[in-house]
Amino acid sequence: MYFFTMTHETLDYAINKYSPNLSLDARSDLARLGQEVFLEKGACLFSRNAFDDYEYILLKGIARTYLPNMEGTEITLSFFEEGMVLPPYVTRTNNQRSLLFCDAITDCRLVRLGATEFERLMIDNLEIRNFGNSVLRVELQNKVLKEIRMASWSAKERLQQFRKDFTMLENYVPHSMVASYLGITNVTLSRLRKEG
Amino acid sequence: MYFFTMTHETLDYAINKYSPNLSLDARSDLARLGQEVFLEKGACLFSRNAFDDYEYILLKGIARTYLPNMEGTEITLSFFEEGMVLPPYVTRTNNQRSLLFCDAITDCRLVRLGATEFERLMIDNLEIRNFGNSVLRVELQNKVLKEIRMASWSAKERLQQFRKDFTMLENYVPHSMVASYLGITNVTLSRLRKEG
DNA sequence: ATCGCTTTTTATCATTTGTTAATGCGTTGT
DNA sequence: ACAACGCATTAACAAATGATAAAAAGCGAT
Repeated sequence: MYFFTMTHETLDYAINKYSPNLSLDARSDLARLGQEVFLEKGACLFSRNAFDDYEYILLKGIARTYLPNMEGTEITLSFFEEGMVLPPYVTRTNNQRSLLFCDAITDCRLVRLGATEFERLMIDNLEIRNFGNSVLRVELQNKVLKEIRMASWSAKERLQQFRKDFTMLENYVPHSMVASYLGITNVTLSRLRKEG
Repeated sequence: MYFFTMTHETLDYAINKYSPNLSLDARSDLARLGQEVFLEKGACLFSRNAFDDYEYILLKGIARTYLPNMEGTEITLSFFEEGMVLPPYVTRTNNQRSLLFCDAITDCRLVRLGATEFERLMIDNLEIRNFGNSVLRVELQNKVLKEIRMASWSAKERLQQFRKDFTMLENYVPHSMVASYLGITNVTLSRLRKEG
C-alpha cells in the first residue's frame, strides 16, 4: 500500500503542488517509477554536457540550477525547495545532455524517474500528461515572473520578492548565490540587507 | 501535393528551425492541421485571460509577447520574427486562458494549429513529438540565455546582443518596446544608441 | 581556544542608470 | 502649409549600483 511509506507521503506533497487532484492510481504509477536519491550538501546532481535522462522531484533540502556567464562567474538561475520539481527533462536537456548545472545546497532527498518511462506514462495517461504539462507551465511562468522583475524592478524590490518566494532561504544559502540570482553584486546585497 | 504551395514552403522554413530532419509525412500532417491567419500591424493575436487554444507559427512579420508590470507599464517579454514558433500552448495558457498578450508589430502572416489536435499528433507521432519538444526546449533556452544576460550584463552589452539576435529589429519596432525588453528606460536606450 | 580560511560587512569612490523636463523631428489630418 | 500629436533625443541632476579594498565576522580543523 504505497501511501503507508514516508517517501510517498512527501511525493504526494510535491504532486499536490502541480496536480492536487491526481488520482491514487496515477500517484502510484509515479511512485512505482521513482527511486530515491540522496545528495550531500554541495554535491552535484547534474552537470552541463553530462548525460542525464531523469526527471527529478525534490522531497527535502535545497538545490539550485546555475550556469557560468562569459566571465566564468556562476549565475544562479533558480532555487528549489521541498516539494518542487526540477526543470523538466525536455527543456533541461538536448540529446540527453544536460544544459544546466544543478547542485545540492543542503543535504537533499529526491525522487528521480527515468525520462523515457515518464514520457511513456505521459503518452498513455491523461492525468500524468496533465501533471507533466503543469510542471512545464509552472516552470515557464516562474521564468516570466522573474523576467518582468528583472526588467522593471529595482534591486531592493527584487530582494523583497525573493524573501516572499523563498522564506528563510537568505539565511541558508551563500549570499553570492542569492546575489547572482537577483542580478546584483554581493556588496549591493549586503547594503540592501543593512537597510532592512 | 502540399509542397507546391507557397504556405508550405515557408512553413517548412519554420519547421527546419526546430526539426530540420522532419519527414515529409510529418510535415504534411502539420500542414493539413494548420490554417493561415493574417494580422494587421498593431492587431492583437491573443490577450491575457482570453480563451485561446492554438499553436502559432509565424511565417511573416514581427510579433511580440508582453505583460504589464505592477505599475501597468507594458514589459515586452520576447520578439518573434519570420519562422519562429510562438510560445507553446502548454506553457502559454492555463485552463485554455492565455497568460500573456501578443500583438503584431508589423503585418503578420501565421499558421495556427488547434492545440488539442496538435497534442493528439504529438502523442501518436514520435517525429511530431520531437518537434514539439524542440519548440519547448528552444523556448526555455532562450529564456535562460536572457536570464543570464539580465543578471550579469550591462545595458550596453544587452543592447549589443539584442542587435545580434534581431538584426534590424531596432529600426522597425518602437524603442519603448525594445527598452522594456532590455530592462532599461527609453532615455537610456537613446543614450546607448548615440554612443554607438 | 586558536589558527587559517572563507564569507560578509563596511567604506570610499567611480560609473551606470533613472527621473524629469525641454527640445527636436517626423507623421498625419485638416 | 500648418497645427497637433507621438516618439526620439538631449540635457541636467539624482539615485542606484558597481569596483576595489580593508575590516569584521563566521567556521572548520587541529
